[in-house]
Amino acid sequence: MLRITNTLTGEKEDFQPIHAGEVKMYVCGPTVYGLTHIGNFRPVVFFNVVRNYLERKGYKVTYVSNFTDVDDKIINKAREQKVSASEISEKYTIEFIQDVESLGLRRPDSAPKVTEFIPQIIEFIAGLVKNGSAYVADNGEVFFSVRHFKDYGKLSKKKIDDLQVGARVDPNELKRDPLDFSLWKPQKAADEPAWESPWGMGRPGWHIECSAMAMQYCGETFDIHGGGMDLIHPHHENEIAQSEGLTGKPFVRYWMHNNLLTMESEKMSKSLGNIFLTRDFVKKYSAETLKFMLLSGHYRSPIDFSEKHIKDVDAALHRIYSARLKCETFPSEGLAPGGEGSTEENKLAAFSQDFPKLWQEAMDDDFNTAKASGYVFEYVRAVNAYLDRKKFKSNEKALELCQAFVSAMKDYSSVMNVLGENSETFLRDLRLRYLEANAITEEMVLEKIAQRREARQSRDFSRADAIRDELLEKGVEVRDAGDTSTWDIVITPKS
RNA sequence: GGCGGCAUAGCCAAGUGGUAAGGCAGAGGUCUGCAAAACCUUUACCCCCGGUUCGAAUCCGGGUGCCGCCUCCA
Repeated sequence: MLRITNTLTGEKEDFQPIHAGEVKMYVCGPTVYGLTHIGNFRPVVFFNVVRNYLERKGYKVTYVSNFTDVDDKIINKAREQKVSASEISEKYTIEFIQDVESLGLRRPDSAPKVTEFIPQIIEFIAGLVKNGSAYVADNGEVFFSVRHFKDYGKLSKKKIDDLQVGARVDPNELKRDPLDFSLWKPQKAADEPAWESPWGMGRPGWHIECSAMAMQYCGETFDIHGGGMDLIHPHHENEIAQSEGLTGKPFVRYWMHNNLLTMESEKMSKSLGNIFLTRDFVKKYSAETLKFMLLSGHYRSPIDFSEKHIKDVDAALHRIYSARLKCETFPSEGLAPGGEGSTEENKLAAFSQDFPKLWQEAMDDDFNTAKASGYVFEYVRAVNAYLDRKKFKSNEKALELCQAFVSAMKDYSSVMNVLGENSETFLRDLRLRYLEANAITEEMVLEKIAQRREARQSRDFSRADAIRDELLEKGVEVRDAGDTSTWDIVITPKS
């Protein structure tokens, strides 16, 4: 049984979809006025995994995530750059999709844009005006009347009266109540995108679009609505107010909110300026690093970005991919038949059996991706322990167990969106990245190793050791195997 | 001020009533010319104070700290 922490109730609840075998979910997408940073991608990565996992559980999933392509920020950016608002929104919509693809994530089933949804939004607002939930101000602006909606605050647990005390609410004489929020904004300047409406030329407010689009694709009441926890108030609170204000029915069954990605414990945000662009991150580190980092903690806990954290993640990935490569390249010919019946063999065989059940149990428990990755490491250790035994001789059972590990990882990655790269490519890129950071090339390393080999052959161990130390200074570790030596990068140097 | 989230080893991080997964770093060992990788062993008075319970990191009450929201923000 899948259990989900529901922000609405504050409890971890059994998941029961509205229609058996089907899940409709909506996740708030980006406002397209700039390049995304890695904090923006926490919900994108996480909810993609949620979707995959629901599919794994056998549900037919409808996954919707919008583009907010009409907004003050877009207009401002367009003015700054002296171009039209649509040029800005179109450009950054494409950029966002590129970022999604660079992370190897699936696109949503539907990714509606506000600009393609104006008639439905107008109809939605008209319905709210008609039933008294909203009112039209003298300038043609339409406001939602917060006090008209009894349950306002039920998601964020805020009381309407508390909001007014000490809140930085914009005083606006057009509003009947300072808490009321805009559903339709009248056009104020010619360069503002605007559409005709019963209230004159204008554009939708921020919150209404998500209600209108979610309802269109997912129905008046649907299963899961996700987003960052910074959206709980006011955005999601307002979505509830509008939607339930219109239909009188519960809007969403399960509200899921991911915690934030921080940088030195502060929220990563454009307004604070402490951002790391997604594409810069992928270029400097890797998509795997980002995804594994985001999934190595529970989604409801904060994750703090730091160089040290990155190195820990790289070391973890290096360990897993190295084990996988070892299994992938396990010789398949000239094997002795059968197995050896050792303790390690039995342990590994047993873990191979249990692994899918274990990580899926972790996922059933409120999508515990951190716990799931713990099992990957246990599997890796079982593989290593088995293959590295001194008396171990290649046999058919070993090949079978290696293949089982490889396919188990493949299966895991198809849901978790990590650990699915080509092992060799991933490890090579990782090596090159660390070599570059230490200002050394592969050629230089091989040259040094050749020199060291000569020294070792003439049993000049002090010279061999000197070369080894020299390489270690450059973050390169030499491993001797008889006459020859291999090498690898040092990700987390010994202290 | 109100509301929400988080608080577990040097660092990262699971655990939601029965006595602390996992990763990095550290210590000891196997292996090795010496090392490294890998493996084995090892490393925690679970923020504080009360309470419930035979038993609590886990439940309840009260604090403290960090972060977030109440203004655009994933």
